[in-house]
Amino acid sequence: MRQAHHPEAGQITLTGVMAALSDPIRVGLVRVLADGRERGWGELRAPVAKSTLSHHLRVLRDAGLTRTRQEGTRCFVILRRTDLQARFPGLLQAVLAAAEDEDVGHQVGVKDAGWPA
Amino acid sequence: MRQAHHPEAGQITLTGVMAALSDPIRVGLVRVLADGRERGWGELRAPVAKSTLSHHLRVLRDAGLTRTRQEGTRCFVILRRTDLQARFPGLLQAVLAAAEDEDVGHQVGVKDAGWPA
DNA sequence: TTCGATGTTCGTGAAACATCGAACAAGCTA
DNA sequence: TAGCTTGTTCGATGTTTCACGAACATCGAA
Repeated sequence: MRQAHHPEAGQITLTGVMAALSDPIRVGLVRVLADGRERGWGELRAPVAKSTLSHHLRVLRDAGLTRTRQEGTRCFVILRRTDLQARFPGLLQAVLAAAEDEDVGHQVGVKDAGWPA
Repeated sequence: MRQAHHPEAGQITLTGVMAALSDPIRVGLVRVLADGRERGWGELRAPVAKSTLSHHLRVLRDAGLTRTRQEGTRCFVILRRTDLQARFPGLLQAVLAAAEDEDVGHQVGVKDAGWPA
């Protein structure tokens, strides 16, 4: 649970991003994060074991799509919109639109009502 | 060498396209075809064995990125720009721009001077 | 029909990937 | 300190991918 590695914006590669987005679960995760809000790990819902979810989040992080922050024993994930837009203008938008259209990764979501009332 | 299968425009999937574009050689092939011209198989140059090149072209075709046409014993490939634009507006453009910027698949090209003089 | 050119398919390995459960590490809390 | 929570890492397993050379199929030309 040590601080994970994040590539710099300039080191994000096209093929890396494409590979990361070639899995429906990861696309679903990106969709969940698309609103720009930071999400807690435990808030994320996906139909896989937690070790597998951890793996997918790692792939997204390594590809430079997300950033992970530690806080005590739990961690939070956020989409690197700005970095992605700078490196690959329009790409994220196009992917998100297509993902919405196809409803890719619909099985992924967030635990409803993170904040009470 | 029978007629290969091509998915219809509506059957092209986002993850399929992403997976197809997660390999530098295939991105290079798409770049070569990006001008919209139809290319002969033998015109294409890539640093792999011909069976491997055949494999990559098959992946692109199966993903719906290209269309292959037979003519006698040789075949021609063309990028399905219109279908892609209809299904995933802006995606191809964004990918091509990013690929140019990074020079992904620079090892792929065409045999120079297909037409004499 | 025989030959040559052009791609595809097959058989095979090596590497990468997705997935799981179990074990582990690190930080709160009692 | 002991225990709980939260993720990560490990090891195993099965699938997929990439790569090659060899064999094959198909067509045009001699």
